[in-house]
Amino acid sequence: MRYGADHAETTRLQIIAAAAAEIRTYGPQGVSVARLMKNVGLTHGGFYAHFGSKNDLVTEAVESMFVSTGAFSKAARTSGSDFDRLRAFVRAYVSRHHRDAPHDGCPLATLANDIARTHPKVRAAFTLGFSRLCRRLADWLPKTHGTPLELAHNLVAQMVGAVSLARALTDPALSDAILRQTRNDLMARINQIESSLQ
Amino acid sequence: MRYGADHAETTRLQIIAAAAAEIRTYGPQGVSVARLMKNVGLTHGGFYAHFGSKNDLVTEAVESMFVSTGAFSKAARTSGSDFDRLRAFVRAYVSRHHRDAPHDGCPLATLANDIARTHPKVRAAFTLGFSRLCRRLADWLPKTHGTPLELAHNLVAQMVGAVSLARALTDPALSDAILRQTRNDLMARINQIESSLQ
DNA sequence: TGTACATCAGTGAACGCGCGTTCACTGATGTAC
DNA sequence: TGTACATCAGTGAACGCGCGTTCACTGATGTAC
Repeated sequence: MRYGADHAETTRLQIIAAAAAEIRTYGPQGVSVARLMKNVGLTHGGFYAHFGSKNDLVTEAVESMFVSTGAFSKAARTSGSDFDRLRAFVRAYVSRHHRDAPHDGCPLATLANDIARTHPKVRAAFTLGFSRLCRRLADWLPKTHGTPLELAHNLVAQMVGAVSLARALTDPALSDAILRQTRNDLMARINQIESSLQ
Repeated sequence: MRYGADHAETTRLQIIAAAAAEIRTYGPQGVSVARLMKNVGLTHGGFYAHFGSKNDLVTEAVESMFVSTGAFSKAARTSGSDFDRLRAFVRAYVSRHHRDAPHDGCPLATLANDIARTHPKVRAAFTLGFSRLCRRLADWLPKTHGTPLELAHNLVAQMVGAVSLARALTDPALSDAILRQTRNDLMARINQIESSLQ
């Protein structure tokens, strides 16, 4: 059966999107080519018409994850000052909602451990995504004292650690507490920077 | 062949130790029963004389990881004040050495993402280990303002995030920078608490 | 002290299964004439 | 306009492999008599 001109590209993007969701939920090792193709509505044999190997798909899927924006990313598109945007981002990132929805959450918080063990190509895609996110946060920070990028690194590390741990813990109260305390801590830090400017 | 009275227990502990190292390096999914037994010098069939299932072993191995002490844990056994111990711990935890030696590093920084996807029993063991580590840090913190345990949660989340990310990134300079900046940030926070007491 | 037996950690072949990957094929549609 | 052919996304059987798990067996040593 022959298809329209951009049919192949559409399928390809569908596979990448399905892979991205599966990777975020089960990790790169937990993805199966056959299951993935079935989810898209195709048979596993056709996979290699689109990708050279499973590893190639994983690399592309990780790249795509940083582009496709989760709820925390949308939250930052509020009106207001740069500080308002930063606070909205942090509040949405270090939230129960983000913790409970890894399938369209930030790859940094779901995959850091897995990525450390994967192919350098995948790690490079992850590194680029991390850098871009930090630069985005740094743009919201004042250039007055300290390097904004350094501060962004710290904030991101703290957020990633809190969400990762909150997902792993079985005690719901403890998990909630980690998120709340990290949120409070980050808010206090951000507010302190803001007030030091006035 | 019949063995001495505590031979079985010795073998059991060897398997757990080997599993702990493999899990820290490759994650729970990356461990193979056959490979593990081979490393211990046995054949895979004997595994089920010691454990009911692979999952049982993983649970026990995760429990053991929090007991077996890495370099960062030893560093905290220095003489001096509680603040000195805390600083020594942080310096050793958020270090290039710890980043480069996951096989005997802290499970929180290597496994948080994996644990979030595993069996509740394994997650419970992880939760207990996390709580114990936080309580240990909290004991070093003054009871003057804020809850020491809450502060400990924040410190641990930040350390875990930094080490996890540092391991995943391909850019060595960026990876080093994350560690250095997080270390500086944590030191500044600790020093501020210390000086606020005087 | 000497013999017969029980113990049980460890052996190694075998199981069913899902994995990533290959490959000869299909067949609806676009293109050439 | 009508026919013949090329295209190529997708099919589905098959591959070798490693996985977790099972099980009948082994054989050196401890124990009972």
